[in-house]
Amino acid sequence: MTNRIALVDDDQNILASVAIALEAEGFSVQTYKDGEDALRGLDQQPVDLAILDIKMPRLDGMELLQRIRRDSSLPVIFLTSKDDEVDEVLGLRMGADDYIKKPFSQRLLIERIRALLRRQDMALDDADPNAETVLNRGALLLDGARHLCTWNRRPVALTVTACLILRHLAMRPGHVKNRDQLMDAAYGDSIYVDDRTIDSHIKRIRRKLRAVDSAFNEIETLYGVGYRYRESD
Amino acid sequence: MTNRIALVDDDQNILASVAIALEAEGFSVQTYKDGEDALRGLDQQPVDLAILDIKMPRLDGMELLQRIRRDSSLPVIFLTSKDDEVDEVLGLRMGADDYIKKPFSQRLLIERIRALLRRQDMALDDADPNAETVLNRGALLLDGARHLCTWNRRPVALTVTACLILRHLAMRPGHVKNRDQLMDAAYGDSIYVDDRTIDSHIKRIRRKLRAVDSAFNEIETLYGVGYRYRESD
DNA sequence: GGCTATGATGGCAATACTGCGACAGCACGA
DNA sequence: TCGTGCTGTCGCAGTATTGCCATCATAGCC
Repeated sequence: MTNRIALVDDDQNILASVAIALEAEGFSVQTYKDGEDALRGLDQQPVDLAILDIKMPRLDGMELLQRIRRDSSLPVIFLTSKDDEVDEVLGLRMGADDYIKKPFSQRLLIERIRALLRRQDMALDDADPNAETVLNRGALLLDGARHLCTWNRRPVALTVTACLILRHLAMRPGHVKNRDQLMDAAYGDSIYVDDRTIDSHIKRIRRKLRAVDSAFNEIETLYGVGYRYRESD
Repeated sequence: MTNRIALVDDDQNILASVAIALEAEGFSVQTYKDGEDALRGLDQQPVDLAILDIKMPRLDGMELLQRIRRDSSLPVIFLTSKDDEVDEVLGLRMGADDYIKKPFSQRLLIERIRALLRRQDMALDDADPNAETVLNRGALLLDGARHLCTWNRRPVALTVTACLILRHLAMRPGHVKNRDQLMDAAYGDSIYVDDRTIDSHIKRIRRKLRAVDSAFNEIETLYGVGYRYRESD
């Protein structure tokens, strides 16, 4: 699949030469000559990654990044001619993912683009609950394929529903899941059961885990919100 | 919430000084003196990000990265003393996420680490349709996904309603919100409660925040108008 | 300074939410 | 057919939260 890249720079030479290099690599490139221009264009034609020059007329790279970050997590690479390190720290702190100093080798820019896109893809895979069958969270181990749950190596006989709920919670320690989300995780998003049913499942999960470790309290209740798996520290 | 970082380098000086700097930033650091060492350790103690020196005895950075990539998408930053660009291209192509040349500023390394971890988190959030945004206003941090509120890193137990009101205020520091607007933010625009109820919520928010910082006064009262979150400066 | 409107705060009853035990319906295998 | 285990609900009791009131403090205005 072709990745779309936005290239924003007020230097026509750079714009043209980099665009050609990126297209030769199989990327689809949109070029913009300043921040205002890019902001309008990106609204119409979303991209997978943006390369921004910091210094530009009208709307500069920093401001453009801020605007982008308001409602998107688009990967962004800053380009800059100033080789002041303070700027680099600032750029990264603003939310950029990478920062390349001019003059740069096109080969290098391309590799950094690929690294960033690869990272994006990998992270998405990690987020896919079906990607991993074995889940290991400290003392807890859930093996979906073998339908096995252990706490500190001691087996806990969980039912399928309980496993699904616990897995969903343990997948993102610290993140709150409301009852609807847990319901979806256990039954799919078309079936609805009473909210309190989730409470019952939680109760049973806690009881079974407390049976092997009386100090078990990794499942926290957030009053009025839902449940969450305790974060390691 | 504390991110764990593996640091692998055969130079004891770098190992020690970088570890100290990272720990000062709130990361939890594991150090390893070579690739073999790291490979064994990472098996026992997984981390969120690894920083690898390329040139190391026994198992070098490149090989270690290959081994890591066999079964994980761990974010990896390469460190190197050679400033040959070919290596950088190669390193990134091997699957590294970033590549920093020695000597490097610790500030910069830290920002690059943060950028990479942030990217990881954002990608996860993108995959979660119900994810809410993290709001960071100076000492205040509101994390919707975690239902977490901290002031100077100290947790404050806010109820759902309180969170909604505080978030609405902190979203636009300096902007006054009248009681109706806060009511809408907390209950949706169909439910009406007494104006004074908002005062009660503000009272509780202030009290809880003052409990962790007696000087807290970021919520200002505008006589006859409403409330606003104090603008940083 | 007085006067009035508005906000801060403690308290309290009403309400909402959760944990737990109990139980009936159901699926499945013996 | 019976027994067993799982599941979805319900009711009750305990607890957290909330909306509102009374009272006191403060701001704005003359």
